Parts: sequence; C-alpha cells; structure tokens
Amino acid sequence: MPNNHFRRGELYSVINGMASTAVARRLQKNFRQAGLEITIEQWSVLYHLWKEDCLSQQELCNRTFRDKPSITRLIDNLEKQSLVKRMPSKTDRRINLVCLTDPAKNLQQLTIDLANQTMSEALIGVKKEDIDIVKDVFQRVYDNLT
Amino acid sequence: MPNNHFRRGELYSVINGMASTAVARRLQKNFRQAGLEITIEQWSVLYHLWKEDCLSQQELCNRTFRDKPSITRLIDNLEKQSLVKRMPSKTDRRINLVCLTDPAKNLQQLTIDLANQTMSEALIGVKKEDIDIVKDVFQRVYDNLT
DNA sequence: GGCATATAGTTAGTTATGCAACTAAATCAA
DNA sequence: TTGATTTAGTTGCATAACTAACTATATGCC
Repeated sequence: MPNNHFRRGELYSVINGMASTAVARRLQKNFRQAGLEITIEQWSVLYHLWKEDCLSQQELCNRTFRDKPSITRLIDNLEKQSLVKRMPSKTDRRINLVCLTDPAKNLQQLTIDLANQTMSEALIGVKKEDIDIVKDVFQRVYDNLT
Repeated sequence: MPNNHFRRGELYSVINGMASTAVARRLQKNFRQAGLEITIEQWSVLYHLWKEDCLSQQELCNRTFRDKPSITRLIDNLEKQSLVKRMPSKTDRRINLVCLTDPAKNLQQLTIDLANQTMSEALIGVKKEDIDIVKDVFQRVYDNLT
C-alpha cells in the first residue's frame, strides 16, 4: 500500500516535469528557428483567438486555464508586439475585448503548421486511442479539481 | 485532414494548460493549508532526494526534467530555507552534492501524504489502466523529443 | 606536459505564474 | 435610489522558467 501510494506522487512528478517542459521547449525552439519571436504561452492565447476572435480577457482565462493576472500580462506583451488590440466592449464597460491584428492573422497558418509538426514528432509511436485517453484523463482531472 | 491536424495543436494546448496548472495549484494550496512554505517545484526536488540523497545538481536536472539554471535557483531557495546543503564532491571538484538536512527529512511523510491525497482527488473516476497509459504516453513523448 | 574539448555549475536578462490587494463598473435588493 | 455584492481587469511581490554567456574543473589527445 505505501508503494502504491508513492506511485501517485511519482505520477504527478512525471506529468508535471515531462509534459510542461519537453513539448513546450521543442515547440518554442521550432518557433524561434522559424524566426518567430512569440512564446508558446503567447501562442496559446492567439490559438484561441484564431478559433474565435475578440474574446474577453475572462473568457481567455477560461479557455487557456490561466488566471487573470497571467492573461493581463500576456495581453500586455502581445499588445507591445502589435499582435492584439484591447477594444472596450460597447455593452459592458468593464470588459476588454481582445482582438487580433492583421499581422497576427498572418501568423496563424505557419504557427499551427509548426505546432502540428512538433506534436507529430512528439507522438511518434503513440496510438491514436491512447491520445484520446490522455485527453479524457486530463479533462477529468481538471473537472475534479475546479 | 486539416481538422485532424488542428486537433494536435489543441492537444498540446489542453495538456499544457490543464496538467501544469490544475493539479499543481491544488497541491500548492494543500501544502500552504498545512502550514508548509515550500513550492511544488521545491518539493519535486526534495522528492527525488528522498528517493536517493546527495545527488549532483546535474543528476537532479535529469530526474526533474529541468535545466541547470532552474536547479541552481531551486537549490539556492531550498538552501535559504535550510532544507538542503551543497556539499562539494571529494572526487570531482566541479560537482556539488545536494544533501537533505534533518528538517527536510521530517517533511517527507507529511508532504507525500498530501501529494497522494491530492492525486487521489484529481484521479477520481479515472481507471488505473488509463493512468498507466498516460504515464506511457508521456514517457514516449519525452523520449521522442530528447 | 600542454592544449583542445567536454562537463558542472553560476549569473544576467526576459517572460510567465500564483497570490493578494486593489479599482471600476455592473447587478441586486431594500 | 442608494448601498452591498459581484464581476472584469490591473498592479505589486515572490518564485520559477528559458536562453546565452560565463567560470572552473576534468578529460583526452598529441
């Protein structure tokens, strides 16, 4: 039983260490080699805006699983690079709608190709069913804890 | 096919966002509620030292999947809290062996119990076989990229 | 022995994260 | 309508991450 218990801590350690470094690092590297100055965190925000433009910061928090200060600062940095603009909502003056600029729209295809390529490299030898299981497990974990 | 491709980027987004925040945040919170002042990153270093004490910083890099500057500063902070000590190796003067102090040894049982409890909460409704699949997938991903 | 190369660790600079405390606007209720 | 509560976003502070450049020691080759 102590052995069984210990393995859960280990699982945490493995998931946290591997997932959040190896893939992220490779993707970041591929971005840089392609001459792109964006971080993967910034990219994850753009990713959701490409799916649906002009989201509120709160909505970006929900979709990227980040807290509000993190999003505030990611948007700050994206705005400095002229990739997004904060547009005050007309119906609720508390809300900033975060909208893509034209340069950001042009990044979509290239960066998504790079992400696909990176994930393909990462997933060599992994069965499609297992990928679905990983997604289900993380969804369940997220639901359990929030 | 474009749709299929898009889903891999999404997978990255899901794994990175969910795994590295929800579980980590909960575990950190449980540590703090128990009056422990350590971060989960610091804990992950201690975790490997409890399994094998007096590892070199390079060995801690390998086992925690972190780079050298990250480990340098984690050890700096752990040393400030008197949880580890850097001991120069007698056979190779480049090497610091990182060794646990007595206070750190006393933290082992409590923090591992908290980690187990957190992972149990996180994994409610997840089948044991699926947990093993997740571990295998992440091992494979890590091997593919390093 | 002596020089090139590899390895262990540190430092500096930028970005990101979490938490707590804050402002401003909207909503709800008496 | 006014006063309390909720929601959206920002700011300050501490820790952690990556990269690149650095020092110091060890190893390998001639």
